[in-house]
Amino acid sequence: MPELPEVEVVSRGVSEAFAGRRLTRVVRRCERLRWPVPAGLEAQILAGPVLRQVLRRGKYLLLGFDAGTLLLHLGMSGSLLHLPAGAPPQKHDHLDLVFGDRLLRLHDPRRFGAALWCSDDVTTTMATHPLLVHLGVEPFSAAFTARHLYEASRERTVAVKQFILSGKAVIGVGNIYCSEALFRARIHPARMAGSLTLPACRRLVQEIRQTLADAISAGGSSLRDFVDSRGEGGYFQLQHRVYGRAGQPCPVCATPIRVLKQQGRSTFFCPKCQRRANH
DNA sequence: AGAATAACCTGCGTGC
DNA sequence: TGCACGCAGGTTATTC
Repeated sequence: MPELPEVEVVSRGVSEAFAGRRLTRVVRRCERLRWPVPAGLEAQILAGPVLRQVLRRGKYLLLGFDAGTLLLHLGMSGSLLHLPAGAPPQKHDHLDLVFGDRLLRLHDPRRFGAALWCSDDVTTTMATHPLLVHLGVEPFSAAFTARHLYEASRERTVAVKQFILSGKAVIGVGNIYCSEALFRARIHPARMAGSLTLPACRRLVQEIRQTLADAISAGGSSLRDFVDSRGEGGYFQLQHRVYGRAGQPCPVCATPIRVLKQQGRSTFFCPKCQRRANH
């Protein structure tokens, strides 16, 4: 479910609904997600229970409480539901953060997500936590430039699709938006990363930003639906141009969209619009 | 060091 | 109806 745009939408939703509010109860139903959920989590958060700020780094969410920072990741299948306090838990509901009459519930069937506690504040956690400190450049930061992508990709023989997913040049771009951005930039996904020209890097940087921004806007338009109940409302209305559309006509040239497997993951592209060579 | 692979999980759709 | 299989939005650890 969550790539950067979805996490951003969730982050904004949580901030709007809960920033400044006092946590009243924590219920942990799951011992391990990707890593063990810390045993003393409840007591640690409740030692300083006001939620001060909510930040995103890559696909991580940071919930800054007075006592420290709750680090969340939604993995492949995670969602954060905003429900009335006392809503009966369903299967795969792993963690409740109760703020008086409302609660935030972490739901994650595949359990690739994470919930970790760090006693530092959000800023320090962002800068020093082992899972965050080595993360690369944010796509909306000033550091994500064509020149940066160009330099980072030199000598790389790996396919550009995999290079973007690797997080070496930019973070937060997942499998869906990587296909979408490469399509918009008219770059073949199997092209060697090191063969990208500076103009190609310029297009890719631009289109990664634009694709993510469009997705955030689409999610934001039904943010309330997303956060309130069904959990999937926000981004499915996003118009995918190639992702999941194998065999359907390219929206630009009507050539059938193709799918290929790269490192076990599906990539969708238009064989006519996205050429391997030059520019 | 870069690149490929395995691993962690559950659920859903498909085809036999 | 049951079962095997492949597939799914992510990331880390291991191996070559």
